[in-house]
Amino acid sequence: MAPAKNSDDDNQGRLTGTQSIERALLLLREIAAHNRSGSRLLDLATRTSLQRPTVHRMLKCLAHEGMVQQDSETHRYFLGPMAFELGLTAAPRFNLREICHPAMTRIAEATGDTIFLTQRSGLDAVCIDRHEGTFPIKTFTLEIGVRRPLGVGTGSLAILAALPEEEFRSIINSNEPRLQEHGLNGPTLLSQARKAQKLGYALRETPTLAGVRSLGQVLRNQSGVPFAALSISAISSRMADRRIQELSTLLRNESRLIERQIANGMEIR
Amino acid sequence: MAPAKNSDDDNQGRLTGTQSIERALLLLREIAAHNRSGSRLLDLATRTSLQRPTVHRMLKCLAHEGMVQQDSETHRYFLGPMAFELGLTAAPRFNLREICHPAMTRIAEATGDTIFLTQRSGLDAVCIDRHEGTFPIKTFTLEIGVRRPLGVGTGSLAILAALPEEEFRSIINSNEPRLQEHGLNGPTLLSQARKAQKLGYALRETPTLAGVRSLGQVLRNQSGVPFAALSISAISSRMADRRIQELSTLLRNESRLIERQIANGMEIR
DNA sequence: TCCGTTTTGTCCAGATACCGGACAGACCCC
DNA sequence: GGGGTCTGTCCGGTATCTGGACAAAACGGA
Repeated sequence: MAPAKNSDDDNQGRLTGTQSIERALLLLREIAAHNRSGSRLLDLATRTSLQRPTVHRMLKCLAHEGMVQQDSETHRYFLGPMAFELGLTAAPRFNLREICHPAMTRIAEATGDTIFLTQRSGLDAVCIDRHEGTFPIKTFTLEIGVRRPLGVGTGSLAILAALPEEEFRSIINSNEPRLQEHGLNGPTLLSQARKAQKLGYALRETPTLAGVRSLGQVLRNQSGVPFAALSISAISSRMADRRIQELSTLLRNESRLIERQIANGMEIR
Repeated sequence: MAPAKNSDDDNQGRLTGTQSIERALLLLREIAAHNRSGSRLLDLATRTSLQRPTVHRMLKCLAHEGMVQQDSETHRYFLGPMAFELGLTAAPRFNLREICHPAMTRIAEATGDTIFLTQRSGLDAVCIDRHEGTFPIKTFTLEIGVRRPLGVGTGSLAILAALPEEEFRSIINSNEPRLQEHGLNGPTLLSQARKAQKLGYALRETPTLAGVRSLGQVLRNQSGVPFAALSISAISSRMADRRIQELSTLLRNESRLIERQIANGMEIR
């Protein structure tokens, strides 16, 4: 006789003896998915379909251990220092540069243009890798390590546009003063991001450099949170509408591969 | 009547109804503390004082959820992709640059020299921030964003020297081919790191630039894993033995503050 | 300042999900 | 191919977790 099927959906991979750990991790994912504004106890209970007292008890434990932290004023829950530190410890095995290396090489070879890898860092984005294409006419070269407000580069714009509405607005707002030194302003950036949201990728003429177009594709983690982007840039004559279609497809496919690779926890090194 | 006191040690802050979550987090910390070489089931059971079957059941769940991953060949357990992603999500609230900013300003003002913040990234270290001191004679300026093999900068050397013996050796080994372009080699780096381990801070004459000395102090997370470093550099005439004592104390104190701040989960932004 | 509403925090008896002793299976080395 | 070491699984008893019910705090409108 089949075991009493839980009324839940397809929970085929049922494990036994781990209910509360599963629930705790479910909570962590839920908190992570709303980490910008934080989560209230009641919302967490609703979203996870758990009872309030259960959620509360678990959160108290998770907070005690530093996995989450509760803002003492608003009572909202956020990911805590231990989550951050576990991430730092895990990072060497999930080195984004190394993971993306083959994909970037493939794209650079297939297109002949220059590819950039950009990682989000708070209100900014940092260029963490670059692969030069073979095409002889090079566009401006963004140096590895350059840190600029979110939305300034095209990869950066793709990340910004992919953030949840509230976070998105608040970042543009916070960064507004710093934008003008990059030839941008809040409203312009906002409309560019809206366009990127519609297209599914970021596209723009580099504002400071006429005759250059670039294309950015966001990378998301399993919870859908954007954390990095691939971008490609070339002189406009190599970026006609038709080719943009091809390039965006190429970028999207490679991005999916990378996302899947991180999710599957491939071995690095 | 007092509740039957558990035979365990001083568990004053006892929470109830969260035994298995506490145990799961204990496991995660234990795995994190040995993430380089991975942990065997039996070792985890021993180190956590839990029963093997219990550990196994929990690990199966944690692996299922992606918090840990098991190497299919060696059966060893490592932190998994979800740990990495939670870290990425938590990162904006624990932005190292922002956290360190005030400390770096203080040090730069107190000393007049230039301060660097270096973060580990896999086999490399990246300079993620720099504060110029007021002293008119500047030393070479390491650019923000520069990525070099672990051990090449002085902050970087401090991180390397603080790693567990096995990881330490294996990194020097892996990086050996890349070291010579920075005027270094494996044996030299090894002896420099040994010296740093004895002193508790890294100290060296910049190999490529005579007349400059620099000092590096590692930053560790709560589990003791090194992940970044503060360093300071100046012309040798400003780095006599006596002043080195003062500077190293200053750096150490500020580092402790930063470590504590991250541990306490201070609010950023 | 008061009272109704909303949300967070706590208690405890009941039941069920977890624990862990015991066993089976995989692997390795000699 | 036998002895040792390690990983993986089973299942009964019970310690642990659950969640209904209640208390306390926060909020906000009048």
